[in-house]
Amino acid sequence: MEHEPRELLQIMARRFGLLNKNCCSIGNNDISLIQSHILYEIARQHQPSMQQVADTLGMDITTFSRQVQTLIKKKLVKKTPLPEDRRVYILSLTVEGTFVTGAIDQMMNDYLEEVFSFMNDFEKETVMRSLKLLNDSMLKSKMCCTPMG
Amino acid sequence: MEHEPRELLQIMARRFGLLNKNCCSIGNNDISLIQSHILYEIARQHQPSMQQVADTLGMDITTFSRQVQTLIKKKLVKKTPLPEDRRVYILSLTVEGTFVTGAIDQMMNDYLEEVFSFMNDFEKETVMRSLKLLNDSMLKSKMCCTPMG
DNA sequence: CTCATTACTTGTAATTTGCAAGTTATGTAG
DNA sequence: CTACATAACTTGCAAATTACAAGTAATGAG
Repeated sequence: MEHEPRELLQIMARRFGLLNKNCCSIGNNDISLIQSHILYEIARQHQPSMQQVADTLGMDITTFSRQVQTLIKKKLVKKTPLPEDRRVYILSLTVEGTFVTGAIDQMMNDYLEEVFSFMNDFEKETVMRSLKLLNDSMLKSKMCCTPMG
Repeated sequence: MEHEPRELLQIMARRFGLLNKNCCSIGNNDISLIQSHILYEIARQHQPSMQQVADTLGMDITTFSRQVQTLIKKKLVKKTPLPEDRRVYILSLTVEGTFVTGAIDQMMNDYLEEVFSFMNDFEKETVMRSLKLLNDSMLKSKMCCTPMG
């Protein structure tokens, strides 16, 4: 059975996406997949602006703006004006947002731990290194994988 | 720099998703990301039914039904009643659909080839094997990555 | 024949989306 | 200091997407 890179990546990305989709209902909060991505990036980046997160996710800024409004209504995200440049808003998680984001992360990692349980330590290590290598290579590529393509 | 499995996968899946998103405009046809996934799966599966493809993609069948209608209007997909069970429709690509799907595939593979060009043969081989292993493990997992979670 | 089930479609209403056009703030040129 | 371009973000709006509920048509089971 011949496997092209695209096929392997397509199926993996899809499976991971489905996993991600299923991880979004935490307690009372019903979080959409995109919202979970936004939370994840706010947690990961250091005091990001709206534009930064939108770019990272390859989202239209207007769509992003409205999604952030929703997350603020849910009391998961906070928007702070940047003193040095008052056009800019800095995004951060509220206490509840941190909790929800952490819970999603926990669930994802539990699931992934199960996936990795089918491998031995050597395989695990190899897979992790491969993913890192792939990510680095994607970053190096000019035409690939950036929001503007 | 410590990397969790989730972080690596999340970023990779996102980058691949963005790549996929950018690959969808072929000639006059403006194909959405979801439509490109549908085309891909119809090409990949052997005479799939609607339900089969919808399940593979983890999509609601009613949403899927309408997306297929759109693709039929665009003359990219054909729906054929199955003689043995007339509730079922078999999906296939039209000539134009095959062309468009092939063009998208070509573009994706060109991009990925560039990504892999940053690796030597051994690394390439390792990465491919790792992806295969990861896919297999995801398939083995019960709780992970299936449409129903 | 009846009734449950499966595969798929349509009604409908809510959500999401992105372009265009706006506001406000910053930087730059004269 | 006064334009004027640009950047960051928001809103208007119309179109696309979504999913639940309810429908049709075909199959299968009792």
